[in-house]
Amino acid sequence: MKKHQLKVQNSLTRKKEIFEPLHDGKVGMYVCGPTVYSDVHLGNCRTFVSFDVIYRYLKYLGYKVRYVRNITDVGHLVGDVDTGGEDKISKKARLEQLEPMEVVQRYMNGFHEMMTVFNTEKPDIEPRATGHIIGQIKMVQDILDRGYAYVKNGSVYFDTLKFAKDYPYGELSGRKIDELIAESRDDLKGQGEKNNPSDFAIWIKAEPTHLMRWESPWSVGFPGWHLECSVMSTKYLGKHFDIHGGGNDLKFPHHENEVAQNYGACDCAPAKYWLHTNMLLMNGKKMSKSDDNSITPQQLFTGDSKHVSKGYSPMTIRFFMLQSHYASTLDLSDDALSAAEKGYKRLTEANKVLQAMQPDPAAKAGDLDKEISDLIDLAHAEMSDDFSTPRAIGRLFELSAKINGLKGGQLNKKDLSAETLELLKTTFTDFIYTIFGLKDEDAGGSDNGVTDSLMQLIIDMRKTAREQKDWGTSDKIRDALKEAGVQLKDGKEGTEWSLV
RNA sequence: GGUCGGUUGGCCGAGCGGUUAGGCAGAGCUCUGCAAAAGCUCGUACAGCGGUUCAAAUCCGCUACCGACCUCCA
Repeated sequence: MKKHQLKVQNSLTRKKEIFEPLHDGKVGMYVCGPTVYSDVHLGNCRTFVSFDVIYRYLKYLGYKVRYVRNITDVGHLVGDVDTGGEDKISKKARLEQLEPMEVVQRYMNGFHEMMTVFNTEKPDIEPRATGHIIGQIKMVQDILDRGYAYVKNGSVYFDTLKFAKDYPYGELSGRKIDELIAESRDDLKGQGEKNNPSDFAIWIKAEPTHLMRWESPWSVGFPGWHLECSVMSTKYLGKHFDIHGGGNDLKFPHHENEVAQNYGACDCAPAKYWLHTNMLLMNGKKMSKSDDNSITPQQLFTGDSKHVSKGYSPMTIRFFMLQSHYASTLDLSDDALSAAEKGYKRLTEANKVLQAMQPDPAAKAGDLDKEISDLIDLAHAEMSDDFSTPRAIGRLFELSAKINGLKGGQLNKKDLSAETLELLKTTFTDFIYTIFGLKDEDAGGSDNGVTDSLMQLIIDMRKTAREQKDWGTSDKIRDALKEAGVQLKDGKEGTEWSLV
C-alpha cells in the first residue's frame, strides 16, 4: 500500500503543510490540558478526543510519539491580576473549604475517569504546574535576564512592548501589538502595575489570604498561567519540538504568550506546528461553563438534560465527534446524536459481518477487488490529510455497503481475493479500534456465552416453525424478541441477531 | 468597535476551480411467507447580488445573517 504524506494545518502559518518531524521517526507533541477546578464538560472532551486520534494516528504511521498533556493546578486566574483576579483552584478551595490540592485531586480524578470512559489513551507524560515551580522561577529569571520582563512590587510582568521590538509578537493569533495598545486607550480600566495593558504577569505576588504560594526571589507568590506550558514543554520535549495543540480559545492570550515566553527566555520558537481544535457548540453557541450553555458528559450518558431526548453512549458520542473535522465547529443536537448513533451501529455491524467472512476458494481479483482496494487506500489518504476523520469514515461506510452486499449475495465473493479481504479486515480493525479509538460497548462478556446459546436455541425453534409454515409461532418469536430489544436478521445463510 | 472564521439538500456533515462525499430521515425497487435486516436507485443543496473563468459551492467584491477571539474557558 502506498504511504500517504501526512499534512497538517498549521495555525502558525495558516497553511496546510507537509508534516516533517524534527527528528526522524520521532514526534514530540504538547497539548494544553485542563484546569482542574471543576468537572470536565463535553467541550473539553472533544478537544482531548481530537488529540487522542491525532496521537493514535501518528503512532499508527510508525512514529515514536511522546505525548505530553499538562494538568493546570495553579496559576489560572479568574479575571485579571490587576482587577483582583484570584487563582481558580484557590477560589474553589476557599468556597468549598478544601485544601487546594484536594480540589485538584478531586477534579483531576474526575477528568481521568472521563478520559477513560471516552477511551482516550493516556499521555506519556502528564506534568502538573505545581510540580514545576522551580523551573518556572528559573524561566522568569531567564526572561528578566534577557530584559523582557520587569518587577513591580514583587510581581513580574512580561514586557510585551520591548519584546515586540525584537520579535513578531502576535504572529500566532494574528494580533498586532499596536492594536492591543490602541485598544487600551478606549478602555479606561485601571492598568494596575503593568506598564502596558498588553503585558502579562509571569510571577504574581500572593495576597496574604492566598492559599497557594511559593518562595521566589521577587516575592512569596505563584506563577502566571502561561508560564507552566512554556516550562513543561521545554523540559520534556526540548526548546524546539514538533506539535503544540490546544483548543482554539487558548490561541490568545495563552498560546501567544507562551510563544513570547519561550522566545523571551531562550530565543527559541517552541513548536514547529500549532494545531487548534475548534469549539463544540450547543444551540449554535460555544459550549461554555461560564453561562449555562453546557452539558456534562454524565448528563449526556443518562439523558438527564433538557437538551437531549435520551441518553447516548460514550462511543456514540466519540463517533459523533469524529464525524466532523477537529478544526470545524461541531453543533451538538439531539437529532445529530441520534443520527450518529444509528450510523455508528451500521459501521460496527458491518465490521462484525466482515470479521466473520471467509474468502471464496475460487476467488479472483476483479473489478470489485479494485474498488475495495481503492476505497481502502482513499481512507488512508483522508486520514493523512490533516486527520480528516469525517472523510475516512465516509470511505468506511462505502466499504460497509460492499461488505453487506457480499454478505447478502448482491455482490459475488468470487470477485474478492483472499488478500484483499484480509486487507479489508485489518483496515476496519485498524481504523475503528486503533485509530478512531472506538470500542465495543454491547459486548455482554461475562455470561460465558449463555446468551448466545439461548439465542441459538430460540432461532432454531423459530426455524422449525417456519419450515412448518407455522407463521403464528415464528412471528410471535420475532415480535417478542423485538419487544425485548433483540433484532433478528434473516439472511441467506441463516438467521442472526443483534441488540437494537 | 477591532481581528478572524462560518452560512451546503428535511437534519448532521465533507468539499478549497471541472468528478456520486458520507450518515440520518424520506420515496421507489430487489430479496422475504409477511416483515425486519441488507443491497440498488432517487430527491436535481450550496445565504443574496455582482464579477473573474471555457468551467465556481469552491476565486474576487459588496450585502445580510451567525459565531469565535479581543477578559477565565478545550
